[in-house]
Amino acid sequence: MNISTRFPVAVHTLILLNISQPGTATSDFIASSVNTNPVVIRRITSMLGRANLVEAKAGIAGAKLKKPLSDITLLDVYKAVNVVGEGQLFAVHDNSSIKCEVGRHMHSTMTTILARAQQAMEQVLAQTTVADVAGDIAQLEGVVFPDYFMQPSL
Amino acid sequence: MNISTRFPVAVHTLILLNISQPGTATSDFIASSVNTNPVVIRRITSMLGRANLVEAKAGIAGAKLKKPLSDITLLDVYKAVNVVGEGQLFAVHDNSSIKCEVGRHMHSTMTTILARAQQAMEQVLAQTTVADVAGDIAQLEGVVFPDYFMQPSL
DNA sequence: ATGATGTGAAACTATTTTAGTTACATTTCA
DNA sequence: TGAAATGTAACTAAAATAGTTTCACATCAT
Repeated sequence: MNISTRFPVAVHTLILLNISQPGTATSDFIASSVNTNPVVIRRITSMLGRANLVEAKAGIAGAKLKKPLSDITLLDVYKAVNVVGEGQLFAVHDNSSIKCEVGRHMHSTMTTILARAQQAMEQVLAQTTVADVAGDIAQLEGVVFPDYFMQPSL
Repeated sequence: MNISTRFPVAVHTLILLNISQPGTATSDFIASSVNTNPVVIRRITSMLGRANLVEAKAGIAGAKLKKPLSDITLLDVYKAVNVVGEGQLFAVHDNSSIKCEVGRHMHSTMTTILARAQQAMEQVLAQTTVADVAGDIAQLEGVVFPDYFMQPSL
């Protein structure tokens, strides 16, 4: 089990959109950086659009960010691409025998406890912005991204 | 996406093993409380056995706990039933283009950040024991489990 | 010792999710 | 008008999960 790569790919996409010259970050371009199919990227920008993080129009190259990266947390992205449902990180079996003194309380008890664990995880995501991620990468790369623009092709 | 029900079912199983009279908590019995197939339960007790939480022998009814429930954390169970690999809660795409200044750092950067989120979640699991879960259930049921034994059949 | 009972494990199925792919209608713009 | 994009549907392949059947083997009471 693991959480879909849609999430990190969405982060990757947002960063490229941010540092690319207008009209150059096509789904083809992003896909070639991520090393996947352009449709995979479009599916993701479509989800980011529904979450109001980007604005994309048919026929127009390169989606536009609707907020600065510093206003987008990893939790925002995680929720936008729908990798884990609300309180659904853990599946809990939900048809235990009502006749069993233990079984009849397992679902509610475990659900409550595991929701706390999920919250702790999501809280960490809420504390990091996509700008922080971009900053980490810029530092590794030895550049400062706001002054830096991608080449229109790799 | 969500984490397998093996985990809560394993907790359910441990509690039943603890409060059942010796030799009565067969995989059949537990399965009828969980409402699943006995083989599913045996697969789980087998994993719990490999993690040294229970001892089960072929032919002998009802696995035996190797530790009191108060010495078994939810994290122990979660690891025993192998629902999430070490640092593998989040999948991160791992073949970004090396030619891309962003792509070439995405994997390491995201992996580091997401590992922190996973740790936060697992830390919550480490803070709760199976005895705590049993206690919650006993309270809902209005009994005290150490003095309470399951009926050999539901 | 024998038969009933139970566990361990392999093998198979159905379902779900993800990622990748093809294809095509539609929009934008030079 | 035509090249270049996007949006979306539909299909495939792969992986994980849960359930099921089957059977060898261990245990134990009689």
